[in-house]
Amino acid sequence: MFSKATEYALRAVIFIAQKSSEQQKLGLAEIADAIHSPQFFTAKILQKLTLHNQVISSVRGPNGGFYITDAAKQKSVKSIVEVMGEGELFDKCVLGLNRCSEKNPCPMHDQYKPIREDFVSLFDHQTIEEMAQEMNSGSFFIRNE
Amino acid sequence: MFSKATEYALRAVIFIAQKSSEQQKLGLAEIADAIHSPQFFTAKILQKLTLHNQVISSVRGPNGGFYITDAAKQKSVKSIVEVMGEGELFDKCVLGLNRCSEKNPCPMHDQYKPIREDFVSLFDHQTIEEMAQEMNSGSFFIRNE
DNA sequence: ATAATAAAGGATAATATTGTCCTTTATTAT
DNA sequence: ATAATAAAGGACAATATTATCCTTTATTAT
Ligand code: FES
Ligand code: FES
Repeated sequence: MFSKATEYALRAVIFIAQKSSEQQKLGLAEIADAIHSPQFFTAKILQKLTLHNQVISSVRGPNGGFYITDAAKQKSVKSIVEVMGEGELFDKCVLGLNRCSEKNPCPMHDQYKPIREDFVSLFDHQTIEEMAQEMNSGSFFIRNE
Repeated sequence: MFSKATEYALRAVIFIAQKSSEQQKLGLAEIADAIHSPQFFTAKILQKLTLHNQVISSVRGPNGGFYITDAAKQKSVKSIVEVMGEGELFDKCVLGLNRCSEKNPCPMHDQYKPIREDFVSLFDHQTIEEMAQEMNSGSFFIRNE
């Protein structure tokens, strides 16, 4: 479905939204450990998510780290996928035709389209904050074991 | 979603199911042209699908080529994906956790699960023959332009 | 001001995927 | 039997993804 990079991105943002604030920033090592991802690969991903404060924010130096603003917490899970450059998935032909369209539908199109719409709708409506709140209940997980 | 290899596999099988029979076999060049895929890469994919006649069948030599039996036409679209080695997608955690489970759910699990179930159900119930029949109507496509 | 800190960014390596080419093997028509 | 044909299979090249390491830059505490 998603690339490893996007999977790590989603889990990292959820963790940052759950544990961080502008006062309480999180370091790379802490994040990579929390989501069980390779540290330096995760660094690249966080860099991408930080670019132009699109999703998360960062500060360098002592007591620096990553955090997320209340405004950014209202963004959708879909927007994370899009910043990671995989938004194409949300309107791609399931059989790999160049474009999914009503004019040139593949033989899966009619049946696949409503399912994809539910999928897109979920990712579009679910906010980062909602994910973080679920995590606070203690009955959901973003790492293995 | 699926790899290029699986996308080509799905399109190729649909084409073979539409156009071939044990009397009327299809050559590699013809298939690759029909689905707009790189010829030699497609050869590898057809080889995989032919192994143990899991999905399609083949005969070498003059008047040889690829075809599909009536029995195989009853197989599901899901089974093609599985032979291509990507069946994992059908029960994978959307956030990339090692295993998707009720015991260790990720924060997307509860909302994602019913959508995935619809997705799996579509691929499991849709047969190769049904796809081929849709193609016969002339209003569906498996290549670009 | 200086030193310590932590992210940013560049370079590179390892691996997987996609794609191409060439030789071998099986089959069939002659 | 022989030659022609078409898939099978092995080898390899190009590209993309995943992962690691090292240097630079910004920030903060002292
Ligand atoms: S054309 Fe294939 S999913 Fe729409
Ligand atoms: S645990 Fe993530 S989808 Fe089930």
